[in-house]
Amino acid sequence: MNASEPAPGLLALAQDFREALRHSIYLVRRLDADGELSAAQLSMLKMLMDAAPGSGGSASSASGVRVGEIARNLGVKVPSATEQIIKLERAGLARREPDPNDSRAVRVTLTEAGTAAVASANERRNAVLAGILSSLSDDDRAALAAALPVMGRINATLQA
Amino acid sequence: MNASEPAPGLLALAQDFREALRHSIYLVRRLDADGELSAAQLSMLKMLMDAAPGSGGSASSASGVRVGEIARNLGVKVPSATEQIIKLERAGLARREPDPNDSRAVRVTLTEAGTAAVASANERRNAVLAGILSSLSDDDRAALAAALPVMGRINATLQA
DNA sequence: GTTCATAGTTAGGTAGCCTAACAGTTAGGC
DNA sequence: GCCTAACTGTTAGGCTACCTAACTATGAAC
Repeated sequence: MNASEPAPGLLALAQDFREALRHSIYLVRRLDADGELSAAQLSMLKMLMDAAPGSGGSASSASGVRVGEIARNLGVKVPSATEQIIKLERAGLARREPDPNDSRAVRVTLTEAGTAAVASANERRNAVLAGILSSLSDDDRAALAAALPVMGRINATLQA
Repeated sequence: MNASEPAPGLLALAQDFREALRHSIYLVRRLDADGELSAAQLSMLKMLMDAAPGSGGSASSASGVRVGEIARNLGVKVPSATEQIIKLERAGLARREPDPNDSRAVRVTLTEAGTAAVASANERRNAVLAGILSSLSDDDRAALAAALPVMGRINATLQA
């Protein structure tokens, strides 16, 4: 046995968590099979929506999100982001504009169609998942709700 | 309260859960970036390992798992499973043998190298994740642990 | 002993990611 | 003022993992 015991329950928890995440792929796939918008595209659209600081558009910071920032937010490399952006643009869901302050940069914003698409795709997926969650007990739902912030904290760790 | 309403908090919970899963992609990617074995391949190997009912190999039921069963277990179509199996075979981690009772079928089993690869890849990933989990509070870990069976129940729903 | 169903493979295609190489823009050093 | 270095994004080429459709071979039913 290795003397360097890093905590006995910790490894077991890691194992189980990993297992749960692995199985969750099905769930995500099921939800995404919904149609029309792929998971990657929906993620990007959602990010763009969150980034739009309301329509108020304070003139201080140019509107839209830069490609590099999008890539960082989505956890992919810049060329991958470009690829997705081009697809969204072709689908009429996003728009690319030159940054007025830095001609190297590109600002990406949602079109109206994009905003609408996010909302509808989101709602449909939420409804499907809500249907599944409705079959759980109240206790189960409470346990799940309690764990979500923890998962958020775990994910936040990775940003650093 | 809500007689007809599809449940107000349910949609919110679905939304948050979906968000958490979406972010968890980073985690999974990080864990899988580990090297040598891809997520898909590790999943398949792990499944084969779980399916092997001990090494005793009772002659009663032929050993190994059939391709269709593998596909069903992994939530992919048969050709996708075949593809992965062939890769594992070429890597010397799995073995394909004709089913003695049904010449249409193929039985897939792990080689010794496959068993070893699962164990080592698994341990490495668990260790990385355990490191992350170790920075959480006890309460957080308890909340996470409590939610895992719930996630399992959710995932089980999909099988049906 | 045809005919129908089942098991798996092959062929061809798509989405999403990557690295490497490139072009244009900005910012310093002198 | 330039010339070099750093930065932003696109293009090119390649990989993995998934899919559907078409095929082969075996088994089962009648």
